Amino acid sequence: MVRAPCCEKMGLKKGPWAPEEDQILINYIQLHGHGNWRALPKQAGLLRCGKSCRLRWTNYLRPDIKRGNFTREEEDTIINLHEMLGNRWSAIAARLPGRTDNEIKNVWHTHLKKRLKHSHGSNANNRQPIDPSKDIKREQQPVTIYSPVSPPQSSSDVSTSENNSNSNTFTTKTETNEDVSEIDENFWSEVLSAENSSMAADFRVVGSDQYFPSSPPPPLPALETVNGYGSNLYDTDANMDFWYILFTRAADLPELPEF
DNA sequence: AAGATTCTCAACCGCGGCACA
DNA sequence: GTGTGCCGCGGTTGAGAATCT
Repeated sequence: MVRAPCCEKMGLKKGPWAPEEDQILINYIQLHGHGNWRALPKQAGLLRCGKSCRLRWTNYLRPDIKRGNFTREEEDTIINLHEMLGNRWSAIAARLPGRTDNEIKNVWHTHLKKRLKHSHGSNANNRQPIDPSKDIKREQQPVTIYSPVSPPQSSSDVSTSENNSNSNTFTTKTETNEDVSEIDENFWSEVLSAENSSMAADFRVVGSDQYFPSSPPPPLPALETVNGYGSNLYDTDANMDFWYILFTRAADLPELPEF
């Protein structure tokens, strides 16, 4: 595979960065910032194109980058956000402090796609449970939707909702997984009342009249979502099962709503 | 032990959007 | 309205590492 030359014709270097180059770039940006990427390499004395410098900085050298493996919570967040946003890696990265779009893109292609495949099987409509005991559990447990104002912090908070008197739980509608299409009439009005929450929604219920025919179309409800038996907010199985329900039922729709 | 295969991830490319003249 | 330059995004590549046979 031969690529068209990008910077070579200018006598500029490409490929892996040397530690000395990194240091030059770091020093320059710490002193002068990076107002103009195109001009930066010349001013800093680097034989690189501006694009390469920007990429190196944003994906690797930036001081606020979190190195190391992704936590389970981060992976779950990516999976959920990907369900909603698709391949909008920068939008996903914006919700994961310290992680870059490139990194997220990589982890999606190398780990998470496989994980989803294992979790859901190759065809969501023909899903085979990995662990039958879990599936029994899924059948028996309700789905609970919580306010983002105070998401549940422990398994005890993620109780089934009928008895949940937590004031931050603005819907107490209990749904079995076989019946998520029925949502309490008050639900969306409660959603709307929570819309001014100072917490931006990391997860939104992708809900509309299309998904929930008996409910009014919600204008971008801001919600954290869990299901009734998650051990914590980001419990993979809990979230995955929840989203599975929503999106499987939405599978026949022409497209997901825009956010 | 060695070659083949697969995986990982930093880096590249091309395109679209935006600002400005 | 058009042209130009720059930036950021998403898709893709390929070298090196890890794993398999």
